[in-house]
Amino acid sequence: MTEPSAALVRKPRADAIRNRERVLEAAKAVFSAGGAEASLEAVARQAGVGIGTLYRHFPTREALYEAVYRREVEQLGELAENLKTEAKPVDALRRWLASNIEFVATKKGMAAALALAAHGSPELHSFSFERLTKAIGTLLDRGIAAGEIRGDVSPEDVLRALVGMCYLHDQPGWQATVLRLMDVFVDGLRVQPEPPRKAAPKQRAGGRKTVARKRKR
Amino acid sequence: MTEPSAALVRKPRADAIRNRERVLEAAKAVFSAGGAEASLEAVARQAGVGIGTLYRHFPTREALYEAVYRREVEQLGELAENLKTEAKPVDALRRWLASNIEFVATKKGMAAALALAAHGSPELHSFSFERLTKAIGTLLDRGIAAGEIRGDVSPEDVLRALVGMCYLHDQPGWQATVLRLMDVFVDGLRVQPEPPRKAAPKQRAGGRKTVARKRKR
DNA sequence: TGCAAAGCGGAGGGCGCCTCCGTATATGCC
DNA sequence: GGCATATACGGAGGCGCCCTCCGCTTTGCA
Repeated sequence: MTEPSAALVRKPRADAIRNRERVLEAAKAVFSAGGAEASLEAVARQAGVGIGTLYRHFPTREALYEAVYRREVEQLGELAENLKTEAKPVDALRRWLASNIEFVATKKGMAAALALAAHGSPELHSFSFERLTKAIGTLLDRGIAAGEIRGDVSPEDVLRALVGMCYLHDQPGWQATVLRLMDVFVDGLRVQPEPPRKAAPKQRAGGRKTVARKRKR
Repeated sequence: MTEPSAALVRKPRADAIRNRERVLEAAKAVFSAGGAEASLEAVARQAGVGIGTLYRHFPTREALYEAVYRREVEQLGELAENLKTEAKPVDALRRWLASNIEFVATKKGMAAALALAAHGSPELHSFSFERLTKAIGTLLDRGIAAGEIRGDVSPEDVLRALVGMCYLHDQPGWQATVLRLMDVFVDGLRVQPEPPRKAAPKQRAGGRKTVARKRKR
């Protein structure tokens, strides 16, 4: 016997960890600036490491995308945790979606990379879905429990709608557009006031404007 | 001076037209099968022409995407024309969106290409937007005129939502998912029953449309 | 039928992807 | 502290794809 178990794998070397971090940082910068198709050699250069080092840590281009992507997802999950205790259910959902859009906005160039990643490794797919759908699910369930949101739409559906809408953007004003679209979508999510009597028009000033959105040209 | 005007440009040669057609056909096949990143040399090979010929007709990869894309858009426009005279406004809209989803479904591999194209040439962008938003606008306006659809959402918005939702797909059941999402979205588009009384004198089937939406830029 | 012009095809330079291996360095043992 | 060795580094080099350029072929018009 040489090794007791696979769990004891001779901790990674210090410089390896450092370099891995550098590459991730560089990748984020380069991809954000030059799009997801930027040269990997440029990433290595920016990170100050050899191309070989980059490939050892991230055997494929997708692997590099993944690593960056995972970080983003983690942050989004935490965001939902914070919102969970806030305000009204529908508002919380709205706000999370909005923050999400804003978040994506800061990494324009990464959009293509994210999409690619989503299409790629199924493991990554499930990872992000688990994390994000859990976040949305939390917000949704509160609304459903309160009778404000219909129960026949899954968190996955909402996530898909959100990501999809965010993906198509290239013009300056895209953020506002997506916000508007998500508003419409959330309206669709609310329980349809089918009952003969209209119910509870409780509006909050701090929330969002109920209607009267400006006519879109 | 040799030529009277640019309008008289010595018609294209027959074999040129034929080859162009072949390349387009091959591109559609190759991209659909192997994704948008397939080798252009593979396309040329499949088309039975030299790589030089391909590049003369389509100087860049994006130009080739564009050409394929345009065809699709044309077909979608015609589809809307047919639906224009059918059934109820909301149903017509729903049906167009559904057909659209189905249409996209037949070219899975092309999705990335379409997105790329949309991000690329602004000329293509305006072309497809003009065509598709006009289609949606037609359907929307009928619903608005009938008082069944809210008037504060532009055709561009709906298009964006649709394309975005379609983009994110890789699993078998994605079509059904998108259909469900669009249903929710359309619910959001319907006039919210907020008005104190349900007046809605909906007569006028197919009559005049209200003031047409102003042509966007 | 003859002749330009229009179009064709593929060789070739350049670049990015990825592998492979000799060199450098951190960690563990004494 | 000093040494041994597994671990990690870096970049040269082979490969394939992108795109251009130019000599050859085909077409259409007189």
